[in-house]
Formats: sequence, structure tokens, C-alpha cells
Amino acid sequence: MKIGELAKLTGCSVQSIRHYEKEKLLASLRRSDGNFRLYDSAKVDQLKFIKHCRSLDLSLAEIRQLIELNQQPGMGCEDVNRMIDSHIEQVALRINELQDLQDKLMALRNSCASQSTVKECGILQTLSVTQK
Amino acid sequence: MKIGELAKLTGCSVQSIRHYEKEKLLASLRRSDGNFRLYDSAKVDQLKFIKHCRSLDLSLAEIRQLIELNQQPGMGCEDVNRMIDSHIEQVALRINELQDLQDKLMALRNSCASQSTVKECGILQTLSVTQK
DNA sequence: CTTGACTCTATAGTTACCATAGAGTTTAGG
DNA sequence: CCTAAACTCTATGGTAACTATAGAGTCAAG
Ligand SMILES: [Zn+2]
Ligand SMILES: [Zn+2]
Ligand SMILES: [Zn+2]
Ligand SMILES: [Zn+2]
Repeated sequence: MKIGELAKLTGCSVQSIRHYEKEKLLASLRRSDGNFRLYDSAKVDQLKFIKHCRSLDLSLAEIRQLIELNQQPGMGCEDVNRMIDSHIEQVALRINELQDLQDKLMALRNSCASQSTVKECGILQTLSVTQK
Repeated sequence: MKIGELAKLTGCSVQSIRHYEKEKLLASLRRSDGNFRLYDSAKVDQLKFIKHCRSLDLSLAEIRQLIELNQQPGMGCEDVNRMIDSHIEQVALRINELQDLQDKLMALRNSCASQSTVKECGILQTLSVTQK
């Protein structure tokens, strides 16, 4: 199958697939006479794997690592676990950061009485005050 | 004062300051004979304003908009309020996304019994299964 | 045999910077 | 006075994971 069909079957864009190839995540089997990429059904599964990983926000570098690990079935999977644990930690950190940000934004928002002028806007005044 | 001193007083990097200038957020008053940027103390406050906004994750485009608004003291401040409201909404959305992601990552992590091999790793198996 | 749909490569853009190169400027010490 | 260190200048490339073009070539149907 050609790249367009692979894209349709997986819900990826054609450009993404070419991008994954450039990043060594998904090679096409071979090229047609006219230099079109050709794929088989195994590639559909591989691309779905990549897509699944991306939906969990794993980076392309990490996905590449998982693919490489997958090719060494006998090895222990501690690296996999470590990667996921590390991600969980990063996400938790980010959630906390955003929660702090949210609190600050709410406080800022409350400093403006609606229907004010720019000159008297509590938000702009607050933003002008040096933080602790 | 020269750019290095401004950087120290505000905690910004020299490159950031030059970047803000390129983005029309903070102009230097004038240049020295040797073409060095020169600033006065008002610029310290302006840069602190920018930094404060950045700490709230406002984009440079939005900060530019706030600076422009600030120069029209008589206008109503609805645009300011709208911008902050919109930000609060975006952040809330992002927190929800990350929370979903966190749940998925935790479930994924639980699918691996530690001390497993790559071949039997529940995480890799789960990732290989097509999502609903 | 032409037309439209598809594909190819290469390049620029996104965001807010950081890092570097190579050159010029300023300042303090010897 | 001169030199070396510290500072500054512009321009460029890199970051992440793509998206969106441009311009050219390929393929299938009518
Ligand atoms: Zn990661
Ligand atoms: Zn207001
Ligand atoms: Zn915004
Ligand atoms: Zn495992």
C-alpha cells in the first residue's frame, strides 16, 4: 500500500509518517518504480504502536527506544518501567505547576472590577507591581 | 546602563532582552558610541512587567497587546479581562488533559509485573494493542 | 492522452528562547 | 600606553513534533 492508504488506516497525516521515517521510527519496505513508499500490513500495526505512544505523550526518542527494546525480547524490562515512571513524575510536576499558575491567574483576575478603564484596571496594576 | 546590568537587575538573560527588543516589547533608549544598547531605570520596570507576565505564561504577543493597551489609559479594560479569562480556561483544559494522561499512564504502569522480560512486559503488550 | 489525485523532496514556519561564532568595545591593571 | 579580560554586537542554528507550502514527478481513469 502507498502512504496515503497507510495514513487513512491509522489516522496519521502523511507528513507525520514521513517525519517518523526521517526519525528512524518507521521505515517503508521499499519504493515503487516511481519512487513511492510502499508498506505492508505489519507497518500499520507499527504505526498504531507509535500513535498509541504519542497519545501518552512519549517523545519520538523514547518511542524509538521502546521499539529497539522490543527487538530484544530476552532482556529485562526495567528500562521500560523506568521510562513510564519518569513520565508519570513529569506529568505530576507539570500538573502542579499548572495548578499554581491557575491560582495566580484567578487571583489576578479577581483584582479587576469589571467595567473599569485601563488606567484603573486592577489586573494591569497588579502586573506592574514587582513580585516578591 | 548597559544590557548586562539590566539583565542582572531583572534576572533576565541578555539574550532574552535582545529577543524582547526584536519582538517589539522593550526598546533601548539609545546606543552608545560603540553601538551598545543603553537603558534607564524605567526600562527595569518595563522588563519586570514583562517577566511578571511571562511567569503567568502569557505569550509575547499577548504581552505586547497589554503594553499597547496600557498606553491608552482611557479605554475600557474588557480586553484585558478577556485575555486572562481565556488563559484561565486554557490552563484548566490543559490540566484536565494531563490528568487524563496521568490516569492512562498509571494504568499502563500497572500492567507490568516488575522483574519481567521485554517479551512478557505488560507495558509493551498494552502499547501494541490497538486502542478503542 | 489528458486530467485529477496522489506522491516526491526540500524548505519555511511554529514558540521563546539558548548557544555559538566571529568581530568589535570598554575598562582596569601592569 | 598597552594589553588582556570582560563585555557587547549581529547573525545563525538548534530545540519538538509536526504543518504547510512550492515545484516537480507519477499514476489511474475516462
Ligand atoms: Zn519523556
Ligand atoms: Zn480590568
Ligand atoms: Zn494565551
Ligand atoms: Zn515491564
